[in-house]
This record gives sequence, structure tokens and C-alpha cells, in this order.
Amino acid sequence: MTASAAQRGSETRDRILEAALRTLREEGFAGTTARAIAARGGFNQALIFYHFGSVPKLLLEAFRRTSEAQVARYRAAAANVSSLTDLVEIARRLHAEDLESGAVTAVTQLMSAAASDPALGRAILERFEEWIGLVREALDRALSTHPFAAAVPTREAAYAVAAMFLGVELMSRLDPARSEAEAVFDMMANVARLIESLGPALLPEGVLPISPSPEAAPA
Amino acid sequence: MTASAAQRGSETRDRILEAALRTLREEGFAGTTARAIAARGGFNQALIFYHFGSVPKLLLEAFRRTSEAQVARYRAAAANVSSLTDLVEIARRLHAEDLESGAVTAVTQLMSAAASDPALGRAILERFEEWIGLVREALDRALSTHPFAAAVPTREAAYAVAAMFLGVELMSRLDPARSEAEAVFDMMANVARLIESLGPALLPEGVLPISPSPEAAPA
DNA sequence: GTCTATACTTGGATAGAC
DNA sequence: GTCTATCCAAGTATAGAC
Repeated sequence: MTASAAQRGSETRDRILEAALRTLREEGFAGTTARAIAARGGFNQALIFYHFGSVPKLLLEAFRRTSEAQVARYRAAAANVSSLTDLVEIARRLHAEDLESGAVTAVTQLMSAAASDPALGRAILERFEEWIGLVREALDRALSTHPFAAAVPTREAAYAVAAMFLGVELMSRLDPARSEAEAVFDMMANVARLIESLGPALLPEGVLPISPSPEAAPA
Repeated sequence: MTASAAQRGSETRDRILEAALRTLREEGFAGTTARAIAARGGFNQALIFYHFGSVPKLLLEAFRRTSEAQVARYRAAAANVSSLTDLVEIARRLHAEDLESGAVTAVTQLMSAAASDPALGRAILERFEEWIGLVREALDRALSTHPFAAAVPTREAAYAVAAMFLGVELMSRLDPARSEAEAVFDMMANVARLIESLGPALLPEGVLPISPSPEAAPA
């Protein structure tokens, strides 16, 4: 009895979390009210306060859940990266999936919500850190034998790549046609092949390192 | 009399627009209500509806104004770009200014607001298009004599650069310490110098073009 | 063109029955 | 654990005096 009651409560919590995310995607942060969430999930509005205390707390919890799921997806995808070309193709696929699932919309709304909820802002930043870490590992693997690796600090490069990915997601979300992103990934695939091809051509010539990067220089 | 009355009305409009942006930065989109705006600007709440009809319409108009100002700033800065290194340094400066002025916060909130206001979404997309156009012109100038220019379509490259800039702005805004962006721009400065140095080294060797880019290939 | 006052709506949150 | 009912605060928007 206690067990089944607890189970029921847990299922309700899940329904509330899911309805909160759906509302966030469909109505935006400003429209994500307790009443709107309850209407979408088909449960009573008061349950939100019973289970989560307040709407901001519910959103924080909902973010933590999807965040974990998304990072797990990214992590599994990043494990298959062994070249820059791989990285581009996987980014292309994740971008398409994120747009399709509405994850990009949710991130947009949550970044906005963070303005009035510092805890949420910290949580989002933590997720970005995880993204950057994944990209960094992938870059380390993809560039391990490449002369560029000596000139470019992977931490900052990974930050830049993650920022670009985020930027492309946000910009393409605003475009109803969504026509640009594919061409951009095609271009990046070309750049990746270019850099990969350049590697062996550069080292024998002694072209690199051009000038020591401050970050890469040992003390 | 008519002239001075019109002038007074115009000044009030300006005050309302300014107060709306300040509220957006300080309270976020969800907190940007007619009452909050009026309180910040020290005028009556009803004036918003008299002058702009509704709060969303006010925000759209406010966006159009600052958008023009910001693009003018970007345009003036981009005119000075004649190399990739220039582009990085100017991006660094604009990024710092945008963070300082709160423009990044405003963009974040407006992207969120676009979820419930398609006209706003279109307006933001138009601004991004202007950003991309500026970057593209700068890239064309910076790479005019560089072998990469043949392999990388500037439209897509400009899109990627603008996306990265937006992503860095949004990510660094969430970080209270704001410690990362400088290192990222340092890294990009190194990459810019690397690419610039590579140019002359590549052409004589016949290393480029490695493989024709579909976009760059003539029909 | 600007003000006060107010009608009306929606939202957060709680009390108490079941 | 879930429901109905309700309080109260805050929001949009308008009417009408000045």
C-alpha cells in the first residue's frame, strides 16, 4: 500500500515534469504557468505545489532531468568521434534531432528563465560545461596526431565549437524554413577535410608551429 | 502648440522605449509587464497602451530601435576589418561592449519572447541576417588573396562565425565570473594568425585546393 | 497627451474535503 | 496522494477626467 502509493506519486511527478517541458516548448517561459502545465498534463494544478513547491522549482527539476538525458545522448555520440569529419557529421545529426524534439526551444526558454532564477542559470552553465568537456575529448582524439593540436588549446577550441553549435541551433530555430543549417554543416565538413588533409602536408615542411601559442607553451 | 505637443509625445515614446529595454534586461521577458515598465520609467502605465497599443508591440518597436543602433555599431567596426586577426579583435571588443551594455541579456530575452510573437521572431532573424552580411563582407576582404577563400563559401562561413559569436555571448552571459571568453578570443587570434601564415605557404606547394567544395564549384 | 480609477483576467499558492 | 474551492496578487486594457 505504501509502496504502491509511492509509485503512484512517482508516476505523477513524471507526468508533471513531462507536461512542464511540453508547455515550455509550446508556450514559452512566460506562458509556462501552473495552470497551463496542469491543463496540458491533464492533472490538477495543486499537484504542482504539492510535489515541487513552486513552478520555478519544477522547471529546475525538469531541466535537470532532460539535461541528463541529452548529455547522455551527446556522450554516446561523441564516443564515436575519431576525426574532425566525424565530429561535424555527429553535430549535424544531433542538431537535427534537437530541433525536431524541441530541445532547442526548451534551451532558449530556459536561458531566458535563468534571468529570474540564478539556480537555473548555474544548472545551465553546468550543462554547457559538460558539452564542452565532451567536445574537448572528441577534439583530443581527432587531433592527437595533427600539428594543429600543438598550436590550439583544446579547452578553448572546444568552447568555441560548443558555442558555435549553440548559436547555430538558436539561429536556425528562429528560421521557419530552417534552410541554412545544412549548408553550414556541409561547409564545416569541407573545412574538416581540409584541416585533416593539411596535417601531413604541413609537418614535413616545418610550417608549424608558426608562432607558439601562449596557452600551449610550457612554463 | 501642435508641434510642441507632438514633440512631447515623441519624447514620452522614447522614455517608454528606453524603460522597456531596461526592464527587459533587469527583469527578463516574463517580468516585463506594463506596470513594471511604467514604474521604471516613472510614467503612467496607461501611456504604454496609448502610444504602442500593447506590450508586445512596444517590445517589437524597442527591438527595432536598438537593433538599428547595434547594427550601425557593428557596421562601423566591420569596416575596419582587413584581416582575420582584425576580425577577431573587433569581435572581442564588440562582445565586451555587448555584455557591458546588457545588449546580450536583451537578445536572450527577445529570443525567448519570439516564441509567443512571430513578428518579433522575424525581426530578430532579419538582424541576424545583417550580422551575417557584415561578417561576410569582412571575410571577403580578409581572405581575398587567401587560398582558403576558394575552398570555403563565405556565406556559410559568415553564418558559422556569427553563430559562434552569438553562442559565446550567450554562454559567457550565464557565467557570473565571465572568465572564459577572453581565453577563447586569444585562441581565435592564434588560429587567425595561423591561417594567415599558412596562406602563402600553401599555394606554391599546390596543396590547395584539396577537394573542390560543392558550393564553390562553378556549374 | 497624460492622468486616475477601475473592469476584467489570469496566475501563484493554500485550506480542507476526500 | 489528489481533488475542489478560494484567497490574493499582479497583469492587460479601457473609460473618462483633466
